[in-house]
Amino acid sequence: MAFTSDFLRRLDARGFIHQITDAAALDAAASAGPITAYVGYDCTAPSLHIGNLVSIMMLRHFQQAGHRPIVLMGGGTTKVGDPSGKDEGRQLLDDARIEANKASIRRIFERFLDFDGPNAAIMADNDEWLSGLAYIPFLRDIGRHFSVNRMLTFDSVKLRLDREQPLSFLEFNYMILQAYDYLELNRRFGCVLQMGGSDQWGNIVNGTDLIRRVDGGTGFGLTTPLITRADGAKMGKTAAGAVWLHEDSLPAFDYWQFWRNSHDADVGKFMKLFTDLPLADIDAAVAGDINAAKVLLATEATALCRGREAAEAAAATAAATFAGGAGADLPSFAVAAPIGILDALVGLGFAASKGEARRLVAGGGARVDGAAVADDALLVGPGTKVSAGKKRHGVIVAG
RNA sequence: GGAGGGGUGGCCGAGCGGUCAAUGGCAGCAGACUGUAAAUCUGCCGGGUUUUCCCUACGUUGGUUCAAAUCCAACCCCCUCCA
Repeated sequence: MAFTSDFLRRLDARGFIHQITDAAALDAAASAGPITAYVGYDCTAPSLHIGNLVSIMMLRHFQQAGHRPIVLMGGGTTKVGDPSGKDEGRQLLDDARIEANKASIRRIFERFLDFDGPNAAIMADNDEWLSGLAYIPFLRDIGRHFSVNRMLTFDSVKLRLDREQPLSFLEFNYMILQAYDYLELNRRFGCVLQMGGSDQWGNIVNGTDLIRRVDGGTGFGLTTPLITRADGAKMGKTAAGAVWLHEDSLPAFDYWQFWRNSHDADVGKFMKLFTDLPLADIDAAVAGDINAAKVLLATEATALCRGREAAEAAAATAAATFAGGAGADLPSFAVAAPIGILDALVGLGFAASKGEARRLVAGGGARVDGAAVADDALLVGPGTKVSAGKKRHGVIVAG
């Protein structure tokens, strides 16, 4: 459908929309004036990853369109654990761990959203209202609106039951708590929209239902499609694991490289989703030299997440490294005296064991200053560039 | 509770007394070709050791055997059918 609100037009044009609970009404509300929306995030890890980036970008567009975004930290729900799609109950984290993760994740959002100004973003934490809930009043006020019959039909629950996997009562409550979050945000901030990945649709709808039943109010829901790569794989999984947004979990150079190595067919799509580039510029970039477009994608995406300076540095390192030299951002391994090439490869993290390093050398994949290594007893000293394959490079430094 | 089937390397899945660190597929890494892409072909793919050597591995624990992923017993877990 054709949207009139700036917000939905942007999302639509950039490929963010999968489902909307009541598209026409939401469009009207967003056109009429500033509204408030939220996305919830787990605090299970110290950093969010690429999988969360779609919704973060969505909040960014939402704010840029003049609306007020709320980032909801799941400080309380993380203590419960989302049963979605998993066969086993999630390992419960202790409070200290959750707090630390929360603080760490918070910093990521400061790069994407503006927490000052007229439509400043709000950082909320559901621990604030969940942890203090009184059981009996909660059951009477909120619990009565949930049909267990219906809850049993939700995929997240059904999957577990069908396979006779244990589902604790604790986890069973997750969806109720998430729905309650929406109600609470609706009351506190007048939040009328919850957004999330397509797997959150059920939870989101529960929330809009609850708002209607309890307060007679209206809440909307909007989900994004599952982002996949051109070859069909789920996006964001690499050999090393998740692609983290936080510098501590993944250096800027590696983050830049992740984008630089996108498939040709994904470049345009990723630019729309993960950069602020105008659509016209994206079309022009994709129509031109595809490698230049990938560099642009990498630099723009990195600039958003890690800052312009880090992005430029990563781009410069990449340019220097792949031209044959060595850039400043490469991983390094400090040695006091020259060491064997095998130890250097292991030290730089290019091989998990000396045996693997040995195989790498035997297969012709190890290079020192660009020249293939023929002898696995070769010694390397400070100032040498050591490479594993064509993409992984590092330097040996004195220390 | 009864009957049957099954638990194998990151995943899927063969093997059913020695020739098994265990066929094959996927994923991963490397090489060739390229564009730091894809596709294709080739090699590697438990750990150690300069290697026809050692260690750790086929749900768990014991046992039989010169020898067990393979046979036996007990236990744990999963699947299917019956009550």
